[in-house]
Amino acid sequence: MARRGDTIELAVLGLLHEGPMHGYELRKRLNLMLGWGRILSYGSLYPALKKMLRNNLIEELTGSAQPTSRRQRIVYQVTEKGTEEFSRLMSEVGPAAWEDDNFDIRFRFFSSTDMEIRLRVLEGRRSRLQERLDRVQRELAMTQREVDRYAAELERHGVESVEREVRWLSDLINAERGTDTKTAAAEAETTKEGLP
Amino acid sequence: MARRGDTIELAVLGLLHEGPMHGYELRKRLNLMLGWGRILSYGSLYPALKKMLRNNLIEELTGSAQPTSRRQRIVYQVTEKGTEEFSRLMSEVGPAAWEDDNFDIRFRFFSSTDMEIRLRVLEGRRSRLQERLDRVQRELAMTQREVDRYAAELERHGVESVEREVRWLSDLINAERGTDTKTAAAEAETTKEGLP
DNA sequence: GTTAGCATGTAAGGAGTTACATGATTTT
DNA sequence: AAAATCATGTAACTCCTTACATGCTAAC
Repeated sequence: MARRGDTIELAVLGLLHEGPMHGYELRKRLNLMLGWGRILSYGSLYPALKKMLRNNLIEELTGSAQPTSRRQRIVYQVTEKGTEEFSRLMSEVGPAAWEDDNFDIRFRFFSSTDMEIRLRVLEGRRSRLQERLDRVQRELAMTQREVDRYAAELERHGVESVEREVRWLSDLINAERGTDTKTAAAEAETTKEGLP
Repeated sequence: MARRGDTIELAVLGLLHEGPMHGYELRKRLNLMLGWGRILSYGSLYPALKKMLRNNLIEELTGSAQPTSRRQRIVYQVTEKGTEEFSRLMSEVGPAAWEDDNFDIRFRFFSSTDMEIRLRVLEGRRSRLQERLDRVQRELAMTQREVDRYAAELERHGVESVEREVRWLSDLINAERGTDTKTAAAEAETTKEGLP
């Protein structure tokens, strides 16, 4: 049941697995990663942290982790339950995992999962994008073509972007399959595009 | 005061300027354009249409526009007030106009505005993306570099995508400036990328 | 005749933004 | 001493999605 809101939770758990952090720092990092557009406000982050505290997924880091006195800040760390929840969420491969934001977060923490999961996520995302492409192209074929140059250019650019994303995913999938050797990646490179 | 919710309104007004349409048809077209990800649900569209009806931006198309009987459907068309509102919204160039969805909609209906506005929107969007790029690169330089390969790959891909978008915008800006001649566009083309 | 798609809506609820509120610390 | 930015939070509100509810029409 990976709902939309679990995305922040997943990201926070993932980041805290890289070391204890306080809210402000988390927000900065979050904005850097899911940052190509969306900016997460304090009004979402802090309530989310409180909720995670209540659910015992994270806890305040007590004791003097910081040398000497520091400014007022609450440093969080994951609990054992948080670690379990993180693993559970990461291996929960479903439609929600192919969505833009959710996919990015999962990818960012791919090192925490095994190859089987990684492939399922990458392939799932790829077919979802491919479906979109097909659907749009099919519907555009049905409707009488638009003549507006800007509409046409926007559409061309959109299709191109998605196609690039699909190629990127294909390369990654090949890389995953080709494990240690570089061969698969190089092979994928040549099939990418013919020279103009 | 272009808020987020005005995006649907802008899109609906724009589409209805291309001809009268009913809600179901509007949704299909909307999903095709702002469609690379987001899908607009009926639960957002129909209430939005009702609201626009109340504000006299659109009206039900009465009379027999359709030859002979058809199935139950409500065909909308823009009112005079709606046309004014559309012009007003389109020329309202502010931060909201550089946002992903809002930008796409504006671009889609660029033919309805003059070059001055188009350039302001394109340049605004470009500097916004450039700022993002700079900010991210600056902050990444400050923080000690991450070593995780997936995190690094995601970041590389993100930077590349935004850079492509910036180049696309630059080409469009040049094309706008080069008005009737193809020279500017062709010139921009060569600066795009060197051959591998 | 029954499935698939057309067509319109409503109610409840979630997720996140905006705006507000506060204060410490570092830099200029 | 002022400005920037670090740091944490709350309340109201908006937008939108999900799920539900209904019924027609075309195709198989």
